[in-house]
Amino acid sequence: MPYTYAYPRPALTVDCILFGYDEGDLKLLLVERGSEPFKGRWALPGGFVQRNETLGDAALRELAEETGVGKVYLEQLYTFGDLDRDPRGHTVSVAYFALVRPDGFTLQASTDAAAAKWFLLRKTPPLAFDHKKIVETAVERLKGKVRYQPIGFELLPKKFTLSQLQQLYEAVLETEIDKRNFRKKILSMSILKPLGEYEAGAANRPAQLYQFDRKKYDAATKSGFLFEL
Amino acid sequence: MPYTYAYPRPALTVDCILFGYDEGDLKLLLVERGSEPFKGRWALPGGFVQRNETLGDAALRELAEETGVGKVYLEQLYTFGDLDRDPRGHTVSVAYFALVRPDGFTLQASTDAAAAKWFLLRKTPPLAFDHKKIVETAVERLKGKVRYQPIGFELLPKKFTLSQLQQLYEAVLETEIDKRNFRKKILSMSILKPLGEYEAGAANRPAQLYQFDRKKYDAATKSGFLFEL
DNA sequence: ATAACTTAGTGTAAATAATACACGAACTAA
DNA sequence: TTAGTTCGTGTATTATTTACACTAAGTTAT
Repeated sequence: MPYTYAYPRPALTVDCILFGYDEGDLKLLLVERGSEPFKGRWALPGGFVQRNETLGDAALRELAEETGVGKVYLEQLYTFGDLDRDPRGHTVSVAYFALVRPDGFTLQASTDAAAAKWFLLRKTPPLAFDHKKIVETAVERLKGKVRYQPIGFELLPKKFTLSQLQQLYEAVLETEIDKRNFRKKILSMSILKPLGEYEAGAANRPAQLYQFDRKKYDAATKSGFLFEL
Repeated sequence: MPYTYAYPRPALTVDCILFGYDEGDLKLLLVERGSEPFKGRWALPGGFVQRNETLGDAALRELAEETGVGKVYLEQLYTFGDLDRDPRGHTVSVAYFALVRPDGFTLQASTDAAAAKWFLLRKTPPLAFDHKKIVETAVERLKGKVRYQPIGFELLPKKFTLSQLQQLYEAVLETEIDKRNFRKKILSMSILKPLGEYEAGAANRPAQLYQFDRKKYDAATKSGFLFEL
């Protein structure tokens, strides 16, 4: 176990929880550790914050280095500082999270990571450090967030059906939602524009396509109005 | 300006936002800085995290050292990592906050702090570092928190009137609340026990006294039930 | 004594939001 | 033509939120 030399203050790292939504499934981006400690184990992408580097920048850099994923809007989750969370010694980690479309990125592992891979959230392997706890915290936060803030802008194709949007909410909240009530509510927010077009090639009645109306969304949120779901 | 010697990683500090509620007023605990930078300015109590010290422990230690305030339940707020927030160099700060009764503590400044004092929240002097931003973040968080979680257990005398409780909520939320609706709602939570006693010495109709029923509160929150106000 | 003042305490009606629930329409595949 | 699948729609019930005004019980001043 290297890195045990005396060091006057805690080390500072960032970790990224990247949730991926892909056709009904919630996924989690993990990397296989290429070095000790926990070599060979899966872990959240992350690493040490460099001097004169913003926390958000560090998170994006580590994410890009270890997984190839770039240009993501990360939100700060929580800072973990248990004394025994890293066997190398006292290490404080600031966690960031985001919800994205996996198919928008090509995974490429490097720098310390032997591999990068999406896992089904409910089928994640054992994780290194205290990353299990971090992921659980992130899941709770994601659910809470979704309840009062519409999501989906970046997670669905530009044109989508209401069923697709509902499926997304059901996946994140891990619950079933009544179809009619969901439509009533989401349409009453008037952030969706019905296109009059219909999906093609379905083996059943084709659904109407919708688009997000970013302007209306921004206007509503800026004026202090809060959505709820 | 000492402390400019090369240091491979960001320094790590904690800062405490202590809100005090005192008969209708929301206050903020500040310390006068005894050394550079910002010597003579008011700032949040806080300081460097020591090696093998939990973040929460560090926050409590700094709070006790600089203000004499001890045994407070601190909740993590956010971690601030802007590059220019400390003129000594890159310093990341984990902020903690709490809401307490000022009269429960005797202030005593020491260790780096020339003085410790409660200020009316809306009359705080200019602050050192990025502490203004930190306080604003804490105020928003406090308001959000109060909306779905009853407060007051530690902030009022053991026996209190409903008007006192309402005044507390109005102070925190910075808004007026309808008396009848407030009473209806707070009583429907059934976490208050009416005592049948009445306040003494008032120059008007005496109000009935109530007590918090901690057991019912814990039972309700543990069962996943959420209060709203 | 009584009038003036202050805060306590109470109920209802209206509006809004949340929930539960079932069937015909449109399309494809066999 | 039938079977199978998903789409799309409305209403009644219940719960929650909001708005709103007067009498009761004490003290103080005249």
